[in-house]
Amino acid sequence: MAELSPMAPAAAPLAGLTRGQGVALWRQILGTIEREITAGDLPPGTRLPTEQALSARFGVNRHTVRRAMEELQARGLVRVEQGRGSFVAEDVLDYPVGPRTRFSESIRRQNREPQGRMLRIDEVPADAMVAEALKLRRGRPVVLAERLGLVDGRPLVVGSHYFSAERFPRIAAMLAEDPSITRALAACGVPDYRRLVTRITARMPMPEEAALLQQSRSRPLLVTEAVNVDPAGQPVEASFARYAAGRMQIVVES
Amino acid sequence: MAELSPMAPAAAPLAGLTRGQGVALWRQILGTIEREITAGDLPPGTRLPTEQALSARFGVNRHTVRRAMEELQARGLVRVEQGRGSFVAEDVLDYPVGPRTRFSESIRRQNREPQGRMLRIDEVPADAMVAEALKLRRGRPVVLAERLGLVDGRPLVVGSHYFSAERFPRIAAMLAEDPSITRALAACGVPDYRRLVTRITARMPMPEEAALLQQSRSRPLLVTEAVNVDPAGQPVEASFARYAAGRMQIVVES
DNA sequence: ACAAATTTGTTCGTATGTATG
DNA sequence: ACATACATACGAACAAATTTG
Repeated sequence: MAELSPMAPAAAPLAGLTRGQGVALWRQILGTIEREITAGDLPPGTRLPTEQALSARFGVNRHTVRRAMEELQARGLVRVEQGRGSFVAEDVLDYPVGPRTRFSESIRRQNREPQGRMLRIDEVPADAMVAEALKLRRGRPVVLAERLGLVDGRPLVVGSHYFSAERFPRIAAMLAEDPSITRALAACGVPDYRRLVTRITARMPMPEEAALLQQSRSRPLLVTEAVNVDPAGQPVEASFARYAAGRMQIVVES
Repeated sequence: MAELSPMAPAAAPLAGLTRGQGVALWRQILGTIEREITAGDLPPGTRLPTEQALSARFGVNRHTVRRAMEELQARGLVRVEQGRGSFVAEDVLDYPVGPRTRFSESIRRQNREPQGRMLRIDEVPADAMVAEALKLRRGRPVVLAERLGLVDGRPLVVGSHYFSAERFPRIAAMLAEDPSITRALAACGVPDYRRLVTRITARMPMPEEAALLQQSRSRPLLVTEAVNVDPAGQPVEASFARYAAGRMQIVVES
């Protein structure tokens, strides 16, 4: 067995921490990491080093690092996930819901870049839910458009959008060329529409949804079911959207 | 090995199904189960027999039963959970969110019986989230009331409600006697309040939350963060509520 | 389906420094 | 000087969740 120096029981002091100067070690660590985050050295979403690695870097016990992480989490700067690691918190996108709800607009208002990619366009018979929402009879033909919504290039939402195939015979072709719902409806004679009702719930993703949204299958989806109507009050679109919970929150201002 | 009768390759026809009369077996099964559900023989939440048991009962192949189950699920009458079984769908409670949002009222409007049970009342320093919501400085004393909301005796929601301890010195005592937030605020000089903003997201439950709500730990929570203000616009309550997703949906009418 | 490795979460115990009375 | 309380810091072991092979 190699002998340890009896003179150095304390770990090597590292990374500019000062012991016994009136500022607790964990507070110095907190400040250091906080600066690294706010300065932008650690961009949102970045994985932090493991607690073990940090305790080595700062030359302290893991508990001391954990005390600092606790505070960072309380301040909303990091997000800690058991078994996975700690991550610099990403700002949660707000999705304001109201009569004038538009996905792209609300994203752009937050200075982010929305994109849409069409996954599938099909004509199918209306099931019970869709028929009820669009005020059609079950089995009538509807256009189903499945669209992936991205923000800054990252998938955020998968939406299934339904339109009456009889009222909008050209909408499938329009959507195939341009994934914007608003523009497709405008081209089909609905220059404006408003959100009538939004129902919100949550569930676990199906494997395919998790893959599309690039998120773990153990993280839930925020699910909205919405009906948009034309100025005359006639339903023009029913949509079922699945959002990556944790990257998005729905905001209702009353 | 016991020998099977060579005369009976087809299973014994049972339960009043007719073969070759122009109505597919799966449609007859569909109708049978649908009647049993709508007649109330199978109350909401009940577990259906396994597909194996049903195929024995009807004397058909399991695929035939599955075809019927598929349709029952599409019609929203049953809910199928892989590895657990099939269940008669429970009606999802609507929780309308708007300026006049009140939990008990909206439950009663759906002819259900709301109850509240106080789990914990404490005075704690305001953390960043609460301070921001109530427009206080971090660390000011706030009353934290944790309440379990039940509908027809079943837990549906756990809510953490925060009030300024300085503005409402008596509210802890009020809530200890009566779990109604509305009445407690009224007794503290706030006869009316309105919902200013509601933020909605989803996450997985912590073990304690799953236990309180009596739901599996693999089913997500619908989480709301809300601020209620008095008629002057001053925040009086910040609440963080965790709903059992799947038993509740939030409804926003625009 | 199972096992191993990785990472955070929890709970012991021990020791030291500081402020208070 | 002494007792007490509290925050800080370290160490070890194990539990729980996740990822990977």
